[in-house]
Amino acid sequence: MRIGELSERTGTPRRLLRYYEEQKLILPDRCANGYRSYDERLVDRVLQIRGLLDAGLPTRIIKQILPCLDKPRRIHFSDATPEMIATLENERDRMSQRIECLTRNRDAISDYLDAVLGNKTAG
Amino acid sequence: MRIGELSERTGTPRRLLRYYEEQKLILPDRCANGYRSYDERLVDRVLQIRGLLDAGLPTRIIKQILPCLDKPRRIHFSDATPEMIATLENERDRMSQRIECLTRNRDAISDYLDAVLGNKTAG
DNA sequence: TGCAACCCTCACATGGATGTGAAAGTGAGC
DNA sequence: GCTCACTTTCACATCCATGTGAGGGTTGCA
Repeated sequence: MRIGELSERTGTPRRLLRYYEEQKLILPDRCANGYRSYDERLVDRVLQIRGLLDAGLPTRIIKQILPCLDKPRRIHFSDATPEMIATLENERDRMSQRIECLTRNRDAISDYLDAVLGNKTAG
Repeated sequence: MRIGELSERTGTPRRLLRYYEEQKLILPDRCANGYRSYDERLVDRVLQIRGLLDAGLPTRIIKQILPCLDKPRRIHFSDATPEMIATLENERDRMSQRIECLTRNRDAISDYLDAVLGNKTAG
């Protein structure tokens, strides 16, 4: 598919699809006329990128963790340098911290909403 | 405590403590000489702010959800306008999405690491 | 043939969180 | 009184994700 369709199906501005490519997060093919040609499964990948960006990860890190998610079965040992392993362990831990923080605060918001809505008539 | 101590205890540059104040996330007292004076519990609050920023929330939103976390017991009904309720529900849902995304990807990283480290000698 | 709707690259702009440093006031200790 | 380590405000700089638009090529259709 071309950039317009991918843009619509992922809700992502064309500008950003080109930006993600510039940052080497995705690597579309090119048609004879120079147009970008996106594979079907890039839809999911783009959504994943957007989710991670929204969760606070920079493109530099996303680029490093994406290969781990490509094929759960086929491990890329070529990428598995000691530095890469260390990076991944570090990012995994940071993500766990983020999850904890978000969970804690989301639950607090939930409690607050329950209290406010539940007591509304009584308040 | 003054800004230097809070900075050290939270690992936050002074510049940012002033920035958070400018964004109305914290409201320190002032000593007679004009120095900022921070209450003890602002340590936790600053750490919470940093965690939420790191998880992708902008200061504008953090400012809105912080009052819900102040006193789990004492609900501020004055803040509970319909718009505020809607905002909180919306942010709660967005945080849940972030948690899902982070969890999914963190688990994938974990699986990858398990596979790479576990199979290292066999690969 | 010409228009409309795509696509391309390039480049400058914006907003939010953060870095850096200048110029100046305060306070404790020598 | 001087010095040093703190503090203040102010302002300009940087990084990154994103917006915007110019200038131009490609394709399909009336």
